[in-house]
Amino acid sequence: MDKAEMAPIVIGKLMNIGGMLQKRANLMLAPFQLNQQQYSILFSIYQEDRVQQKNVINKLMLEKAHVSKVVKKLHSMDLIDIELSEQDKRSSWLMITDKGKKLVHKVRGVSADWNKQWTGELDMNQMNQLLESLTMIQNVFKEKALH
Amino acid sequence: MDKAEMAPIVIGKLMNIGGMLQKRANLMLAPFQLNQQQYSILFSIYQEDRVQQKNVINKLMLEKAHVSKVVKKLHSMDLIDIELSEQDKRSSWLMITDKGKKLVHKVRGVSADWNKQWTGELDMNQMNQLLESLTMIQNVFKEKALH
DNA sequence: CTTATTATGTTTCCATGGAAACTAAATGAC
DNA sequence: GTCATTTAGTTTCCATGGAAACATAATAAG
Repeated sequence: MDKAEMAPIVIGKLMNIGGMLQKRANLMLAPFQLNQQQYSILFSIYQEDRVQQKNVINKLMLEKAHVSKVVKKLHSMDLIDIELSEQDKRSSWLMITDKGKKLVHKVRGVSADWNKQWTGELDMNQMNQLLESLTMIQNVFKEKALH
Repeated sequence: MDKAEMAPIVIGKLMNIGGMLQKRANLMLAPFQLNQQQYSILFSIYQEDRVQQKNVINKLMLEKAHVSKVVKKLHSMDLIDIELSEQDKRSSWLMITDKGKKLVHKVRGVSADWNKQWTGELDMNQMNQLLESLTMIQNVFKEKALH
């Protein structure tokens, strides 16, 4: 089998696995009233002191319309604070709240085992290989950005 | 970095890449009035002489409600034929039409290059490794089936 | 044979997220 | 400084797909 034959199979599997994982992640996160995308946005805010929506959009490569709505939801759940930016009046700073931090910690507790189960059969060498390959594919996306 | 640390990163990347690919695939398929999931259902019908919805559901691990709706759409677009099953009156046989076949061939033409571009940086060895790892992960899903 | 359970699909309801049009502010061209 | 363009975010509209309840047929248990 050459690359041209393998590519569609690999791409197909990536789409399939991505969808499955997201669905399962949504189930795992349901008790927290969040889905996977919403949590990933919360988490990316958690990782920084303060961020603007555009940072989140660029980092996670999501639609700005979508991020706008999720930010509103996270704020209404008191998981993040929103502070108007002085430098740029179109924009605001997003910061995680204590409640948000607690939620992230809880989810981390739950997801540790959850994450491991999907990679259970892979050995250390395969994991490293996989990580490297996925990173390369992600970089192709960044090169061929849509926006 | 040990496995426990890598797992969430790998899983995160898989979800991210899956979403991106699906979005791009939807763009590529838009001229055919189909999205990626709909096409994958059409393609799985194309691959067999005749199938029942349950076959598609099991193979692609999709929701039966969803497949039901897509089958209706594909039929309304004259891409598939539906023939009542004699053996099981709850069920029908799905078969690709000539129009459906033509569409699949057209999409194959378009998607050959499309598929390759995402794996462009990977060499043959990496592709094989990746395929193997993805297959292992898919098998974990089959073990831990939801239904 | 009758009743309970399981299997196949469908319908309904609803949250999600993508696309496009929009507002308003910031930046660039001249 | 003024006008055009770009950037940040919002709103609106709509297709998608997941969950649950449902209808109907097939199968199993007694």
